[in-house]
Amino acid sequence: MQTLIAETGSGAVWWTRCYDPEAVARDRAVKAALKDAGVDARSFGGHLMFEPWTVETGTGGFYKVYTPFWKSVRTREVEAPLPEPGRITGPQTWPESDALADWTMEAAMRSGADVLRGHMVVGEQAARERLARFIDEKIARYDAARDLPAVDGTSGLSENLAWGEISPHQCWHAGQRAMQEGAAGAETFLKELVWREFAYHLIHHTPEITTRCWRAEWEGFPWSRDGDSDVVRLWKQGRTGMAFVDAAMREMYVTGRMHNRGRMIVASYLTKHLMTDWRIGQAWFAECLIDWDPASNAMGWQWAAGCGPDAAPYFRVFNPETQLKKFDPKGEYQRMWIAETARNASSTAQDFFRAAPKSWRLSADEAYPFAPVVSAEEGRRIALSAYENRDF
DNA sequence: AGGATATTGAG
DNA sequence: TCAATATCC
Repeated sequence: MQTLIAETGSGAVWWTRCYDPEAVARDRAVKAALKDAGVDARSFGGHLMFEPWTVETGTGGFYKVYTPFWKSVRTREVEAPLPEPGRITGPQTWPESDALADWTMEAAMRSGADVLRGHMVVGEQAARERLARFIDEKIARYDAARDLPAVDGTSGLSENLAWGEISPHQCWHAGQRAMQEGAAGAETFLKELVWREFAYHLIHHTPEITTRCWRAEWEGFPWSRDGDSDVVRLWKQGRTGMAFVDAAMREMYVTGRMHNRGRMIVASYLTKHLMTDWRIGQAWFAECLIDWDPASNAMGWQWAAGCGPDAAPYFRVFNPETQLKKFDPKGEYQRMWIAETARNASSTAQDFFRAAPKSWRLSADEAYPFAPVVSAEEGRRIALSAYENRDF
């Protein structure tokens, strides 16, 4: 750090604030070191519309339930995005630096990077176009279409928001305009943006949400903590035999994304049918997702596992078969991601076998495991009996 | 943002 | 008979 400051000769370092505990600790150390060196170090909001400490309940606490949080922020004025600067001048001489390629970061990445790259659309320009297309073509049908995993009915902006390629403010203002024009799904879209804010509200006020059950008594729940168990391996590899689960896990491995309905299903299946600790799933999501977000994932996993704030009650067990009939009635999502059951497998389904590590020893020619490792009914029984026998 | 089963009540 | 509703998990 001292070297960096000396070499840049920087008088000031300003940056956009982070909120998850690891980044907060890092940035706090950086800020202290910079200030010690006499540098003007400042962080600013930008990642969120509502700074977590500015939203308070009537009694001065923080919100633990989404709906009141939504009610308290929905009428707030959200700062309009500034126009992009015309030109930013760089330093006249750049400090000596490593070449990025020398860090060989791709070598440390999971298998399938080339396949993943073929499915990615990155950058600010792409993010703006994605938002515009969502507002123009999709928002009117968002309410129903967003629940169907085979339909391109969501905004798809999570990865752009995660990487700062677009700001929530830009999304909010576009959504507000759509709402004023009477677009049907606009308010739902705004609510989804606020779910993201709520997750950051929670991670700020209870940073342990990323590692500990938010309801502490759930630490005593008899989940398996074995991340190398056979069932965890099958779950990660999309080979549980439960079509919705496998399709969603493969979608994630191939594209780095997973439809929201899939996320709820696979998380429910892991934590309930497979009785496995939510943190094992959270870690795998962190490895696989290109839209990885520490706040949304901590909240989401704890929601699914039943141990979080405003969580789904544990006894709400998703039936992956019922869900498939309901949200993928024509089997399109299944065909999109599972090659073994299709006569002419889709290219996306085949991509999974190109992306998967050799060590998984998968082949599209093998029979799909038609018998699920844990059936819908058996999983429900396992989960509910564990819940009824809990000692808290 | 559930599911399973029992109950109700219109037809 | 069956869809809407209620209730429990």
